[in-house]
Amino acid sequence: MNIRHIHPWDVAAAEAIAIQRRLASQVSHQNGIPPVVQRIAGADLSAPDKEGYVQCAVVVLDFPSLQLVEIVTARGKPSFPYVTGLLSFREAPLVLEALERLAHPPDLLLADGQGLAHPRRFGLACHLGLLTGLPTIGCAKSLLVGVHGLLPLEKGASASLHHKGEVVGAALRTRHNVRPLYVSIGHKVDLPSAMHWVLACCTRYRVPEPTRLAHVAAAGKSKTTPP
DNA sequence: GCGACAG
DNA sequence: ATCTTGTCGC
Repeated sequence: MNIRHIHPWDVAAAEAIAIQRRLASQVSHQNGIPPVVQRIAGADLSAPDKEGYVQCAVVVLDFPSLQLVEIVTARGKPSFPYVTGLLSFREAPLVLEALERLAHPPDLLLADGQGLAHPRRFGLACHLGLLTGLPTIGCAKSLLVGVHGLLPLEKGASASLHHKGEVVGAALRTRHNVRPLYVSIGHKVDLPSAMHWVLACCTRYRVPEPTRLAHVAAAGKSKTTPP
């Protein structure tokens, strides 16, 4: 896959915020997912080891079988610390490195973090989408910004997520009686479509298969990681 | 000033 | 992300 390298990563927090503000206006909120989806990818990083190294995994699944097609991993020591609201400056470089080596480009990418549901409307999913040109969806396990009402307990139930007068995403129940997932537009997708594709990837677990398997692969499981 | 805060 | 036991449910 070709990656668009349009800004440096080795920046101070203030410049990272400026970059986010500049790029946020380029995010597409329109559904650009192809009519026939053949492959869906998920990306995630492991927690840092004792020396600060992390492993990124991008997994590609066939759709609709959700069978594993490809795994690419990338290991490294993030130069940027974890700062709330600047997650992509820590995680995106390794994800892009893995995406660059992908032999089977996906039609859609799920990111483990927010998309538009971000203080500057430019979470990790937006950043990855903009730099790859892929349709992306933010798929976070907890809330960063915004508020929402109660939602029914059944799978598929949702409540819109509001922040500063805007709808920035949705709380989406992906299994019966579990905490909702926070779904938002990353790039080239609209919110109803994002919710649809997340649900289409949820089988047995709260987390959709692409990001769930990426999480497993990033942690280095023998079942999924090639020796 | 205080609280909140993706991974 | 991690610290943390037993326990309830499918």
